[in-house]
Amino acid sequence: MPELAEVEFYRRRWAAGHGAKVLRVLAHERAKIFRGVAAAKLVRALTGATLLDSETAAKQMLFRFSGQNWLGVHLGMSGELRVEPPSYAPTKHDHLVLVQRERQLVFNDPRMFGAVLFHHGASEPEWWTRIAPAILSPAFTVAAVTDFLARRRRAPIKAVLLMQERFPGVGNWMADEILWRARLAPSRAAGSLDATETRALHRECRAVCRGALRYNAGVGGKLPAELNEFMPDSWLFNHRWEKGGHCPRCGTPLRHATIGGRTSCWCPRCQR
DNA sequence: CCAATTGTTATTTA
DNA sequence: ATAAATAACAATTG
Repeated sequence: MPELAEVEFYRRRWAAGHGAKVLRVLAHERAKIFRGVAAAKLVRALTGATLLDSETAAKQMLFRFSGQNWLGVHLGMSGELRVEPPSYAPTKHDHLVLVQRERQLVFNDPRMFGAVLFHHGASEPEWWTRIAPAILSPAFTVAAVTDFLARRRRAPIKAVLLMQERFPGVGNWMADEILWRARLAPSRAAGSLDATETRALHRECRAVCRGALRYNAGVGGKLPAELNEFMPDSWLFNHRWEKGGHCPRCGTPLRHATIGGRTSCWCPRCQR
């Protein structure tokens, strides 16, 4: 489920536990989310440690603990973070639970496409620092986008937007939202965009990231109680899954097809 | 029973 | 050899 802003939404939930000690750690040690991580080692290191702070980058989260311990979380397709009261009893898909005095921090993931990473050391782990520079950072330039589109010129633009090495944090619905705003059909070859279209794509990447963070993660405002609570009807998002949905800009019935291996939604009138 | 799912990676194909 | 397409991963829901 989670893309950029949704990941930030979930991180802010767990931020309730900043400054508090972890009394106990519950882990489904055999769950596949602990790929390449010795769950027992993680449990030992985090038990008794204090959760200091956290950050997000792209679709990933990093939680910093006392004692030079770092916990990475990737939510995959179906993962989510929750905060539960101390009396809560973990259920089947709660693969990792950090028990604090006032609350329990729960990582739940039914499909187990997510991942939990662990690092012990003085500085941020390599798997964190190698994440591509954010779309909202100065490094995300028109020139960088132009170069990338040229390199992937034969692939449909929809597939290219999903590539994390250049568009970190963009997932399926954000890619469709960006293309809808930039008025580009998802099936267009990346190399077919002219300079004006490339500038529009760059601009709308940033606009969708900013808007998604505001509406979905309450950045600059209040954290929504539920995901997508504040998503406006002027966005494609609120129409893309409804049966017989229409373009919120021109009213044309929306189209759906598999492009770049994912279900895509677009307006055949607005997007060319 | 069949299809679908907002992610990533390994494998196959072109 | 490189890039694009496809399969696979797992669980649940309609």
